[in-house]
Amino acid sequence: MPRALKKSPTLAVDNPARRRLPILLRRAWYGLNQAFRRRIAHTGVTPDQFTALRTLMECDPVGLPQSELTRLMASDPNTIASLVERMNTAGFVDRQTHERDRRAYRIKIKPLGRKKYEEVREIAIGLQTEILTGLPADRRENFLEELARVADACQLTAENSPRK
Amino acid sequence: MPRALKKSPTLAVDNPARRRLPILLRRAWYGLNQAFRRRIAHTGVTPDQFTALRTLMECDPVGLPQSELTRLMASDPNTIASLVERMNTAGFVDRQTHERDRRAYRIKIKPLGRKKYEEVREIAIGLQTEILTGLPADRRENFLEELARVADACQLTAENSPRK
DNA sequence: CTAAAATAATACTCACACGTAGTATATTCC
DNA sequence: GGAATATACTACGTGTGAGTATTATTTTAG
Repeated sequence: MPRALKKSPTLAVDNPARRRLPILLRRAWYGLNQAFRRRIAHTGVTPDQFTALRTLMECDPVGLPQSELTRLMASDPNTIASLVERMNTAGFVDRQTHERDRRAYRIKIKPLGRKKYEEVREIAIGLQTEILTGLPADRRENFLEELARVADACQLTAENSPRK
Repeated sequence: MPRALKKSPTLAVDNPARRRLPILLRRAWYGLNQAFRRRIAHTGVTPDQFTALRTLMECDPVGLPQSELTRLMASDPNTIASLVERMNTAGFVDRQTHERDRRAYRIKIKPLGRKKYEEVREIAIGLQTEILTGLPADRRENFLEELARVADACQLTAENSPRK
């Protein structure tokens, strides 16, 4: 069973000699998130709050139900509840009862939220551009395409791994 | 300035019509982590604890100083301190004062930790294999190679974004 | 039309990321 | 060899991810 390590086709997928998807994803995400958090700390916005602001900016100007925001951020209702609460306290968003469903909220971005979004967006663009220079220009689109496939597979697998 | 959207070379890197690295990385990592957490919940091990166990398994049998574990996991001293504390309480690892540096700990994996590692490893391998089937087999190695470059760039950028 | 099921959100809990500040021990440099 | 500096870790706080359980409202089914 044990064979020579060098590029053997029987090398286990989690052999340290190989590139391993979970480890690489973890390192990439943590690094990106950490760099972003540090660069925007002075604005009083966190990376996740920026994600919420971006999602709200790119949607209908009438705002989103909280459950829609949860879905679009690929997150969890509990997480988004407290996120929205902090952003409401900070004056970034407005949270009103939905006009047709009294269980739901309608989340709208406020002028201060827009201002913060524009400010942080410049930094986000700079960071993304900086990271992508690590890849040859002609490979970037293809890489992002494949990463999107992997992301889809990850999300699908999560949804199909029930909480028992 | 504003031009037609379709594949215009002037399309901003954060235009919603384009694939965006941060969004894809976020979705991939959250999905993978969530799927993994759900699949291993019954073992009493969390994804981060598994990462620590793997790191300890792949190192010297004499164990690692806590700071080395922090570095290898690309994490934070505070985070690792509480992680190791929980794993110590759970009986997965042993934490002794380092024999030559009385400021430091030496973290060693215990038999129960090894047992849990082997148990969870099987699930981890299955998950990783499952995710990678989302890519054509002949593209996987190349994709992982490019992801590694991106991960390096992310980590480097984080290190070069000081806490002000 | 009403009882049951589905849905939107909350409360509480634990795990974890990471920032600041502080303590103890080691190392360095004059 | 003693003071400045660096290193290993802890204490504590905030933000976030996510699981379970609960409440309020809407939708659906009989």
